[in-house]
Amino acid sequence: MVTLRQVAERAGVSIKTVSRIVNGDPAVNVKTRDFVQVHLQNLNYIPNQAARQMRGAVSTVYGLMTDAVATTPYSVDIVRGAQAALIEKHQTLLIASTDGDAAREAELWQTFRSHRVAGVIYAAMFHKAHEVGNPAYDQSIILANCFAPNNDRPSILPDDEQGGYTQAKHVLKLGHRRIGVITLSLDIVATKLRRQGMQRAFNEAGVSYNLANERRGVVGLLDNQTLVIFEVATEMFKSHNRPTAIICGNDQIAMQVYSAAASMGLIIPHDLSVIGFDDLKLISETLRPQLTTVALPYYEIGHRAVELSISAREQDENFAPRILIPCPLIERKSCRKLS
Amino acid sequence: MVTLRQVAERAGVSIKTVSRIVNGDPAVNVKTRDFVQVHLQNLNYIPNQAARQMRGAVSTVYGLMTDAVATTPYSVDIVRGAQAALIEKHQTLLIASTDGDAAREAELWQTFRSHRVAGVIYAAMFHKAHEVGNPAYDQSIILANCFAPNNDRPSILPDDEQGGYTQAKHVLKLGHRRIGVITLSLDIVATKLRRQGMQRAFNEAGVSYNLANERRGVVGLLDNQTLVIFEVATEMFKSHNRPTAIICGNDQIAMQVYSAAASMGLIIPHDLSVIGFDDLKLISETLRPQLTTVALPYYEIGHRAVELSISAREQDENFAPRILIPCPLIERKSCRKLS
DNA sequence: CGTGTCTTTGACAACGTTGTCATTTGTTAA
DNA sequence: TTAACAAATGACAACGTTGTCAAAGACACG
Repeated sequence: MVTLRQVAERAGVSIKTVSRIVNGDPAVNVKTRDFVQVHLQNLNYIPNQAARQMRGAVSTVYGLMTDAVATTPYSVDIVRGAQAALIEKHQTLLIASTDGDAAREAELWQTFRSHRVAGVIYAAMFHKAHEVGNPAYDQSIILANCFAPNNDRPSILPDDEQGGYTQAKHVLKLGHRRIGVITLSLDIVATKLRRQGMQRAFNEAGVSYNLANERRGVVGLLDNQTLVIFEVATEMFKSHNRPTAIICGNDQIAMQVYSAAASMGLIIPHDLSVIGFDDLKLISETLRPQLTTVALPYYEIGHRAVELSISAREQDENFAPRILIPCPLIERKSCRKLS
Repeated sequence: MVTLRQVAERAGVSIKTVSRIVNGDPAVNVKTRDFVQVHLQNLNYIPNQAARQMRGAVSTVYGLMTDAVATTPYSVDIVRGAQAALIEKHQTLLIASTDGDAAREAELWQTFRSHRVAGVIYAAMFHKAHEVGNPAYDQSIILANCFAPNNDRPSILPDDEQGGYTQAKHVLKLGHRRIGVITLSLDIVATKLRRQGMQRAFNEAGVSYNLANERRGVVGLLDNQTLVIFEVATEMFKSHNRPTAIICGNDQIAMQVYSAAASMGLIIPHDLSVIGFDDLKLISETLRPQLTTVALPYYEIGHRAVELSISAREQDENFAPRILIPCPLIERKSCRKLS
């Protein structure tokens, strides 16, 4: 690798002068600058980050830690959002995943410390509480899609309460009153928050939220779930008082609702309105009719997390806001207005 | 941050001795070691990678560059596989995406060089040719899910020919003869390779591969495609001679085939067998009946790419193998044996 | 021409680590 | 007891960069 010294020797100037030129210091004669530039080009000089950093400069690398055990491709967008935010600031991203293993997480904190990253984003694959394993880390740590149990760290979260509210509000506004709900596991924080949101929407509409119409679409533990949506939905449809709309805990659930509806000869949206959650385009734009859903703003969560990390470095240590990102309604074709 | 010097002062030994202990050098007295270990713990010393690297050590960081424009979550598994392989070697991953922009790619090569990464994996989001933009880079570059136009770089690719063969072989073996094919864009390398594979399987079975039964499921340019699978499939099903099996270019296509079949009252697999490609679990395990498909071995591609990168460092510069990873059949419930 | 000011350049140290080599301490054999 | 040797430890330089400060050159003004 070419060093400043080598360029300096070729150009017949001091190392420091070359350094100044590389860093755009104006205190250097234009003629010298142009002359040295040529040599920089020819030798294809690239500054050595390790040396720079050692000299005391702030690190240009951020760390992203995930717990991605999941086979779900859900939250790639968090990473994409984070990357986009970093590119703007000419920073780069060191990435690693814990696979949900606390020992691995501890190792990774060491690794990140060892690289002196400027900040760390801890991103969870679904909305939940996460106690950061003793990082002994003095730089900023931002939680994305998760929060600290005792709220002592900054976090960026989807506004699931508002998301649930939005789902319910939409079908209620379309005139539906017999509404079925198929949820994710109740162990998931989001499930409870969304139910609160739905209840709020029901109350506003003067309709009572009937728990009997709410069913779990999954059984089993978090890491080994079985989908029973097809069966649950089929049973709902058999009722003489079958729902005219189904609110789903995510788009995957909606997908099986489509299957169940098809097998019963129900046409969406004519006989049944369906609303999803997540807006996984792979599903929502592929289903026929295309799925009306509420989007999980993962990209923005990642983006904001990085911005927060950067700004957090100037805050005191009690800085721990909890920022909620709204979940917008994405209207497509799977809901019908009742007349 | 705590340095060797600080630990050395506390422990009353030389910097070098502490260094030896940190690096597990056996040439140090057991008593000294234990004594200093305590101080290392207390002060929570973590070695500074930047300093280590500057001292001349090989970098412990690899770079992963992707062209991920896509909204598709397909290839996260490449990253997961790469990470898994790196964790084994106690290495970390610097990640960045070009968004398909050549200028950005050039910048990223500089960034990676600047960090003196030990090797780079360039991962494409779908199987294609990619000419690495002038990296001026002397470390190993491995192409994952893509290949160099003139085969002058090592690459790891899914064996799409074998994948197509596997799809066709499976339905042929089940006795199907009227077989429809719905493909991805012909601009994609994989589409052509798979067709070759299918033709080989047809030949072996003594059946002629009828191009009239092959249709495109997408229209438009690569970055702005419209799915027309539903329409194409519906038309196929109307034929008095309708196919008994459909081979799909991916699972997403299969998903719309399911919709089209449902809307025509066709029951899968009784009236129609469907086989997908990719094995995106989000789709293949959620559809009812669950989808028989051929898996794209993305995880293994990422894993092998890293291994190749590590071993490539000892090879000469003409080292440019093209390694094909087989695409295995994943049997589920969407295909039926004709009697 | 001398003085002061501003511009341009360079010498040097320091960042934290480890390789090299020298020094000190301990151990064994004669 | 001493010489020879091994084990343990440390002094120092070097990696590539930039901040600090000093020096040298250019220029204007009286």
